[in-house]
Amino acid sequence: MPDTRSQIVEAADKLFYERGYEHTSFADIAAVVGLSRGNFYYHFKTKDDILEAVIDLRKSRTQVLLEGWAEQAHTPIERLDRFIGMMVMNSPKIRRHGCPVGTLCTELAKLEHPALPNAGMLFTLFRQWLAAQFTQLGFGGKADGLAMQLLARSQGIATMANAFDDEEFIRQETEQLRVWLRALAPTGQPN
Amino acid sequence: MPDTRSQIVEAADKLFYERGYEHTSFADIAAVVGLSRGNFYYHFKTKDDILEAVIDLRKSRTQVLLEGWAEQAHTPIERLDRFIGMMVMNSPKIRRHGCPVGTLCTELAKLEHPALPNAGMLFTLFRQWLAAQFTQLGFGGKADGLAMQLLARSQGIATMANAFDDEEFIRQETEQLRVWLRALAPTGQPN
DNA sequence: GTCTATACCCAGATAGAC
DNA sequence: GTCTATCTGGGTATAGAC
Repeated sequence: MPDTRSQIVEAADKLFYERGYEHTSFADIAAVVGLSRGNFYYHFKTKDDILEAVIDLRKSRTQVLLEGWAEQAHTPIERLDRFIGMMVMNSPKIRRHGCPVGTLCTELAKLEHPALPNAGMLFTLFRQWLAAQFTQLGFGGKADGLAMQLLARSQGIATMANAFDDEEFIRQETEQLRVWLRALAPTGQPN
Repeated sequence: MPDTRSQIVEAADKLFYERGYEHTSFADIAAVVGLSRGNFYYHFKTKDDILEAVIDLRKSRTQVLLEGWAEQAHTPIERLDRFIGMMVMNSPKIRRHGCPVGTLCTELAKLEHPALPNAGMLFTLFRQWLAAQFTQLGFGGKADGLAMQLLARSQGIATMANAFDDEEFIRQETEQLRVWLRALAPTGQPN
């Protein structure tokens, strides 16, 4: 049985993703948790505080996710496949709400919100993990660039699938990503 | 000297791009135009009406833009280069506010706003124009898929450049897009 | 820790004078 | 066609009883 604060952050995380940060009100979150608006402020002073808590929650979950992939898959290519597979697994949600990281950063950029760099850290976690896989494949100085390229392509797929409400597009384009990956490192080694 | 209605749509177009649709208030737009809030409703009944007008403005401008490229560039490859060049030319704005089309669609999807399909038409205009170029290159049934791929990659570049506040990334990745394009159609013909 | 009540502000939207 | 004045609702945030 989780404590109230955790329930609030959990509900906020979900609603911020589904409806966006600004479009989610305290009342929305309170209704999900089954809490009065007044009691809300015992746990969080401002809406920005909830946002920080949500980003921190996502950061720790991302860490766990990436560590899990590193344990379960034993070659860099298999690990990169896990990243791509995540998009396919989440395709129904991506189609409806886009990428949780990308759409949050996009919104915070428009708001000129001070939490944008913190949200960007979510990208950075993936970036460094992906770059580590490319480094293990022997890409040296190109590893970070390839990580960014893979991140960017996944963002583009999510944005278009969301705009066109098209889940099949995710399946097609992730397959293309796998082809690209194999062409890049056919034997698990760089050219 | 443009009429008031045009001024309103112009100001709304700019503010919706820079701050987002929901985050822009009537007061914000009225302040730019130098109009009282009350007078606003003589020109537009609801905020959604302004959004529709903004999308229509963008659609007609996109048409003009694409027709201009078709006139100025005489080969499909040159025309596709114009599309890529647009990103480089607008890189300062993309870095700060993202892609005007992509970020609008992302926001409207979160709001479950009925204007999302209309905003998606902006993507469709580019999609069809790009597909026409790939068709001229002889790609036949693959043309639309390539158009979507190019659109998706440009969206990814915009999202990452915006999140990381990185203009250099746009320059790098658009260069990669040009390389990809040449590899795809080395002699202006498909493989 | 949780509640009700409420302050305060700003949003979208309307009425009616000029 | 533009203005001022105003309504109404919802948002964040606070005070204080239980």
